[in-house]
Amino acid sequence: MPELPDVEVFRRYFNKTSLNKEIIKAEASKSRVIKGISPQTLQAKLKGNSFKSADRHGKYLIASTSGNKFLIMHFGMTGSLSYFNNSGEPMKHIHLLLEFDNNYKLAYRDPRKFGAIYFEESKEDFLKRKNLGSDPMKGNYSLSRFKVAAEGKKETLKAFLMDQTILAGIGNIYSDEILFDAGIHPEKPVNKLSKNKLEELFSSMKKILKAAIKYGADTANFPDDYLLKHRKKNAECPKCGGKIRMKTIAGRSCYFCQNHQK
DNA sequence: CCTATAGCCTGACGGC
DNA sequence: TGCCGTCAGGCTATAG
Repeated sequence: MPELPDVEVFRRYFNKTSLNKEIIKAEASKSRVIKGISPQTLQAKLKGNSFKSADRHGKYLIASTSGNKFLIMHFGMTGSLSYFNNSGEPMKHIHLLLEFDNNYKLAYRDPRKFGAIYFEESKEDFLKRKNLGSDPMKGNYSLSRFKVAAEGKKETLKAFLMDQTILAGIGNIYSDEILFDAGIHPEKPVNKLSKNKLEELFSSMKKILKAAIKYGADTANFPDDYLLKHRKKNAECPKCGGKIRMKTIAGRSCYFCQNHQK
């Protein structure tokens, strides 16, 4: 699930629920989701701390602790956060459960365990180690930087948009949505795109990501003319009435309109 | 250097 | 209702 807009929604949720409350208890699972630290050590490092703020880079949520360390979360395909205080039915697939001094809990869940939780000294070092590219929604990401990134690239636009070392945050769904909006075929090589089209792609990217955040990254909230609502083989394109096709591109199921994406 | 593929995991959904 | 196959919004290691 979680691409840039989803993680931005998680970040806002985290900021609204989980800042400036002492962590009185931390439970970490033994699963592979916890990276580079033992569950016991992670628990000990978190206990007694509070969160000061949360940042995001691409698909990573980066929470700063009162001890000047960083709890960094990636949500894989199925990760999510839940803040709650009921003791009802226990939730499944929890990998990190924090209890705050107001008796509310924050759970990181991930059934498929493709997500990741890190505890780091420095977020700059972390981003460097992961070789992450620019976050396209950070204010300083400009058209000129986008053009430089695209220059001379022979790969398909689909692969380009999803390459986390170039642009951090765009995944399968939103790369499709951006290309759909810009009316460009996902298999078109980056360096075959005209200057005008490259500029249109850039503005579609900004527009779609911004809109997705506005809609809470929740499919149900999107208007009907988004591709999101029509991700089915042989569906009708809500823009031109053409046929929606599915094809594996860059290793992922890519949906696009046969008619208006050239 | 590049692109393509398999593998990691569990759950949901559709067809029989 | 149950069983089976397929698919899923990510990323990495490996092979060619």
